[in-house]
Amino acid sequence: MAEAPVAARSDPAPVLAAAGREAKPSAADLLAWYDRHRRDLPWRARPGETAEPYRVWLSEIMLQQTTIAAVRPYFAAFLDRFPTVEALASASSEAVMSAWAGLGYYSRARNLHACARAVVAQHGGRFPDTEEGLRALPGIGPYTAAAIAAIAFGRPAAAVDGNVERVVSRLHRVEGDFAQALMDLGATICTPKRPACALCPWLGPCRARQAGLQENYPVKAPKREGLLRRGAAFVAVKPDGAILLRTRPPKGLLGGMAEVPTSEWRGDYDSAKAVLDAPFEARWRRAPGVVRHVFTHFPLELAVLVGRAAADAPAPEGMRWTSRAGLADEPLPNLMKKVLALALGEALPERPKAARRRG
DNA sequence: CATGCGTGGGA
DNA sequence: TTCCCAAGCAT
Repeated sequence: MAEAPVAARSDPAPVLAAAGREAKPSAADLLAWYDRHRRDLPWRARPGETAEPYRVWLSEIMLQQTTIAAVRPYFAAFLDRFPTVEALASASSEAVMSAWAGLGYYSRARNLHACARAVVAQHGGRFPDTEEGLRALPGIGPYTAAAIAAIAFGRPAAAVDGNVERVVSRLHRVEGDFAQALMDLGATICTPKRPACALCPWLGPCRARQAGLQENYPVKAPKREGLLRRGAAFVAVKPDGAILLRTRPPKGLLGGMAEVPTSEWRGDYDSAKAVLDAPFEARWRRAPGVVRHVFTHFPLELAVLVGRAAADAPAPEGMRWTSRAGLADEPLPNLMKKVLALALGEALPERPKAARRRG
C-alpha cells in the first residue's frame, strides 16, 4: 500500500501509467470529483456550513447497514420528534423504540438512547469532538467515531479502521471532506455490482479495474443460510378491539420491542398443536395462511391464531391490553405488523413513510 | 474473532 | 420470484 521509500525498483511501470494515467490515487482527484458530485442529504451541511453533530450522529447510527432510502423518513421523523440531544435523552424508552420501529437492528435504538443520555449527563449536551471520546459512547464503534469526528468536527479521520486511517492520512495529509468524498464514491460510482469505473476519479490507479476483476472485490466470506423456524402467534381481541401485547426481553432478537404472545420458534414446531401454547383458554381460530419473515440469520413462519377475550379479562402475567388506537404508539417490529394485519384482516395504519426518493 | 442482529428495495 | 444486500456494533 505504502509507496516504496527508495526510487530504485525492478518492477516495470504499470502499462496504464505509461498511458498517462495517475500511478496512484490522489486525494485531490477524489475531492475534485466530490466538489462536482456531492449528494445533498438532509444531515449534511451545505458547502461552507458547519455540520450539526447531533444530526451527523443520528444519521450515522441510522445508516449502519441501512440504505439512505430507508433512513430518510426516519431521520425526518426523529428530528421532528426529538429536535435536540436533550429532547432525545429525556424521552421515554418506549417513545424511542416506537419511533425506531421498522428500521431494524433494534440494539441501535437502545444504544442511541443510552448515548443521548450519556452526552447530556456526562458531556453537558455536547458531543465529544475526538474519535477517542466518541468511541467511548454506546453504539459508536471505530467506523462511526471516525465518521462523526471527520464530518462534524473536521478531524482528519478516514472512516475506516485505525491502521488504514493512519496510513492514508500520512500519505495524503488528509483533511476535511475526505470521509464524505469516499462515502459518495462508494455509494454512487464504486458500487458492489456494475461499478461505473468510467466515471471514477481513481480509474487509473485502481488495481482491480486494471485486471478487469472489479466485480470480484471485495472478497466476501460465504455465510451459512439459517434453517427455517416455525411457531404460532396469538392475537387476542377484546370486544372493544384491544389487543394483548407483551414486551420482549431487552437484549437479543427484537430486543425491547412489542409483540403479541407467541409460542417458541423451532424447526420442528407443530402448529396443529399450537393451542397448547395459547396465553389463555379460548376458542382460538386459525387465520388462513402464515406470516413469513426473514431475519438476519434465519427465516420464520408463524401460524396466526385469533381468539376473543371477555371485556373484563385481566392480562396474563407480564402482558397488557393495548387499545386499537394505542397500537400506533407501540414499538411493533414489522414481523408483528404482519401478524396483526393477517389476524385483523386489515393493514395497520402506516407509520409516516415519505414518498420514495432516490439516494 | 466469529456470530447475532432487520428491513425494504433493486437487479 | 429469488437473491443480495446497505455508511457496523457488541459480545
